[in-house]
Amino acid sequence: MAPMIDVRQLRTLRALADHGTVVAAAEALYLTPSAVSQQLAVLSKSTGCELLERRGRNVVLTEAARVLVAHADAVFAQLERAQSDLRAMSPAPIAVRIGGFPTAVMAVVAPAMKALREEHPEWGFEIADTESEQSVARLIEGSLDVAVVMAAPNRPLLGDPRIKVLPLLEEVYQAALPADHPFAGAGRVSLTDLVEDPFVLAAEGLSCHDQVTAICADAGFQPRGRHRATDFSAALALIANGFGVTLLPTLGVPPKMPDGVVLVPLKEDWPRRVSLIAMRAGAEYPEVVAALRSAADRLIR
Amino acid sequence: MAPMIDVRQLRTLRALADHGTVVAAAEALYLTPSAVSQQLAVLSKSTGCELLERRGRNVVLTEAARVLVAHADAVFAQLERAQSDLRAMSPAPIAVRIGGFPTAVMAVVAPAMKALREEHPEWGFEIADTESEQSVARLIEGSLDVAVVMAAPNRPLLGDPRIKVLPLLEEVYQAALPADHPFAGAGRVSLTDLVEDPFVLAAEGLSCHDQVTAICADAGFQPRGRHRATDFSAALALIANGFGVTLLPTLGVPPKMPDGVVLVPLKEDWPRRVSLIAMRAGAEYPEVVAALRSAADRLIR
DNA sequence: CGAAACCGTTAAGCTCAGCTGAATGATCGG
DNA sequence: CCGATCATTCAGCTGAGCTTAACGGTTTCG
Repeated sequence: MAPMIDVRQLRTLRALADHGTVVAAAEALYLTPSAVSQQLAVLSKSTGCELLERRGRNVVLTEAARVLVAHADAVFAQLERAQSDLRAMSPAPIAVRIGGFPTAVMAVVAPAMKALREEHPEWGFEIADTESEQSVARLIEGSLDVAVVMAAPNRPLLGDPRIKVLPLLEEVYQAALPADHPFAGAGRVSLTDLVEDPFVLAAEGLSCHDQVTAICADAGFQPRGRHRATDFSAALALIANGFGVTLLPTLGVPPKMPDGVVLVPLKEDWPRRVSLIAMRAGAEYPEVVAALRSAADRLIR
Repeated sequence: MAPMIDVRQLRTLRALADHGTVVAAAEALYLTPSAVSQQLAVLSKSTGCELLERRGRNVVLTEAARVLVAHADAVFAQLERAQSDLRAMSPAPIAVRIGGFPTAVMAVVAPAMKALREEHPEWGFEIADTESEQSVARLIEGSLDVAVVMAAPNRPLLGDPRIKVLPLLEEVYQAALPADHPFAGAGRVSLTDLVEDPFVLAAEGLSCHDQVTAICADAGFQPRGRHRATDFSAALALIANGFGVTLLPTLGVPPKMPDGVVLVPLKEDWPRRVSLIAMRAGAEYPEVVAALRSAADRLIR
């Protein structure tokens, strides 16, 4: 009697909005394009609105479809809220899948989960290191529950209405210089002092790379990146041997610095990087958030 | 990957919460008890919470289930909102099913829909006269979209989170007396003046009956109800012939009073009856609401 | 400018989630 | 104590919704 909108079909519409094409949406949903097309046809009929409009060989969402997507997100968030509330009441041991960019996993997630596991030995954790973009995608997809992500002002990851973020920590960058670098003994060093130095950068496409180049761009130069090291330890080893310099965020500072490398604070105070706790809108993981923040606080000191 | 709660199962849980037993819920959903039981078992498993607890040969909802029902209502409201928004954008002609208690249909709904039909000839309407309790049930069930109901303070119809109400109109009661009644010529009459008069009441169980007896009870007496007339015209005919008196709400006043009956305002000003527009939470029918209110305003003058 | 690649939709047919129906045990009213 | 009622389980069937295959329109590239 009540021809209520099917949430399954809303999910499909959302996937189409995300991925742009029927084929891509189908791939994301582990379905064939045919199934996606059929579902959307049914949704269109049941709402009485045209949802798709052909543009060349693609389709674009109509105004009605965009409105529907917004409502869909609200529904998803409500369902997520329900699940969070039930999780809190459930006698079953909680299982949380946590992701974070590599440095965060090392410095924050791992110790936080260790503390949490001691408090709740019966809980199950799965930890995965994932780049921030991938983290968001996996949160949405549902293969991750919580993620530590970087707030990249250049990337609009945080505008997605399906993702909610909570502040976690803010890091400053320091210059990592070879011990025999002219500025190694200085109390502070300016970014502009490093214009001529070769930079040790992470592989292109990684956020570490982008962040550092963005900072240098803001300072007015493009870092000459001869050598590549994604792992901070590797980068420091290169620096110790005189292959260049780099900018090191707080989380990247190892417990004991290798010989031959010195850290010098920057004169500039704006190169900062903000890390956030991200989860699906509506979800609540209070214990996990508390543990992560506690671990972060211990780091910042 | 994302084992999201199934809205279909939430609907079933809601039906169980409404109807108390698996059998009754199944009946309301046009399913067998077996299907309901299986759905709830799956829901229980997928949430990890016990939802049902056996009490004798029945089941009662657990705390977790009650929490889930509250979330379910929020989800339903959100879906309803989505549908309302789409209806507004849909090129398809709108179809609205409207209910109301008989007097309201006659006095408000019918003229309102006439006006609305003139404004939107392509829209489809279905009008049904339904007692207020039934209206609410049918709104929830989905076989009705909008209903004009009475606010019965004795009945907790309006507490349901799935139903939203908007004020429509407030009526006063007047005494309908035979022309030869001692108080027929009086400017006003008190309820206590009618203690000895036989009342013409509607059939038991109907809201009109309950309302009048409740008013008399508040005034401190129980109306002696010898004759029964559900239809106001029939009631007035009885009164005209001296078979008793009754209380007539504003909507019950016919365009021209039959001979032999006079209306006398009450000295008391509290016997009022409030009518509301009810719809599913989240739903919006702005044109219908406007039309109903406009018709009501024209009545009150 | 034709062909090949790719997109979305449609038609036909199959598969499994989820229903019905029957059987069971437990409980309550009389 | 017995029949009625309620919830649940199991086996088996059915149809909603998927896949596969074919097709028409659009873009790209040789």
